[in-house]
Amino acid sequence: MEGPLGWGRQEVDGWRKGPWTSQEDKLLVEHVRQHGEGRWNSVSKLTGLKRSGKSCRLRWVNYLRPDLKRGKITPQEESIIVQLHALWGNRWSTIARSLPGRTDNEIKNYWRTHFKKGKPSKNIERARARFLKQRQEMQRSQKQQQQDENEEDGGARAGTDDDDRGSAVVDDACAAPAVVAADEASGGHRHEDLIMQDDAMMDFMCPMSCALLLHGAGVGQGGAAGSCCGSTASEEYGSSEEDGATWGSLWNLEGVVVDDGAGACTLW
DNA sequence: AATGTAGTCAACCGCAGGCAT
DNA sequence: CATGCCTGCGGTTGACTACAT
Repeated sequence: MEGPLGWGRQEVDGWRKGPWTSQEDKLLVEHVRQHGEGRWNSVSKLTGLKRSGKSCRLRWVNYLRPDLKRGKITPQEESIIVQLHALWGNRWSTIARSLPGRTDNEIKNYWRTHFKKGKPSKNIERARARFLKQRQEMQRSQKQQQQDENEEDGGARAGTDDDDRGSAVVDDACAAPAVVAADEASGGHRHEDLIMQDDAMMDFMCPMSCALLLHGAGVGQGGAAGSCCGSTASEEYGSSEEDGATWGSLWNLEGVVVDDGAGACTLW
């Protein structure tokens, strides 16, 4: 903001700034290949790169990661972005987790250029309105369903949850993934009720949802992970150890939005 | 063909949270 | 328990490119 940055040839406090050269990229890629992600501050020591850890991380995450999907945001992705933004606001990294191969920076930029200037396209407006409406209806019907169940079994708990995990507060939105997981295990696709009916969207989101569901159902570790609906969830997203946390937090966040219950929703 | 404008992308900064000491 | 360091996130900026005039 203050002072010209003069990108491209600056060195501040011994750190290079500005655009990365291909040689720097190479060094960073090689480093990550050998040591994995993380410990960004040690990159400069180990590789001789004159880049701060922060800069290295950013470069890797936003540009060098092999699983990045280059190219334009598709209409499907756009819809997802809009809908997730309706849910979560400017939580770009959270939104990005739902879009394999896209970075928070990318999504942020996209949002800024497309929607920030008060010129949301009609498609976007419609998608957003439809989504919010469906969401309301879904909540209503689930509440209804829950009431019915309560009346039926008089307190018998659904599912096989042998742990308590403080889930007495399972609210509507939080209950949804559990329902889905159970259903998915038997080959069903109930999550379309959960999210939206837009076919194109479903085609797109299905692999992700399935990865989530398989994980949630505890069958994701073996070869079964990520193949249903005729498509395959990417390995990067199906096998990493933080997967559970990632997808789990996704749903938890949804719970937060719905009832302001602040993460009281622990499903697995 | 030259110039202006808008859009896109890559990179920076500051801040906050988590973790180790 | 307090402190410092590291990492990740969101906001912002500036360069580059594409398109319109």
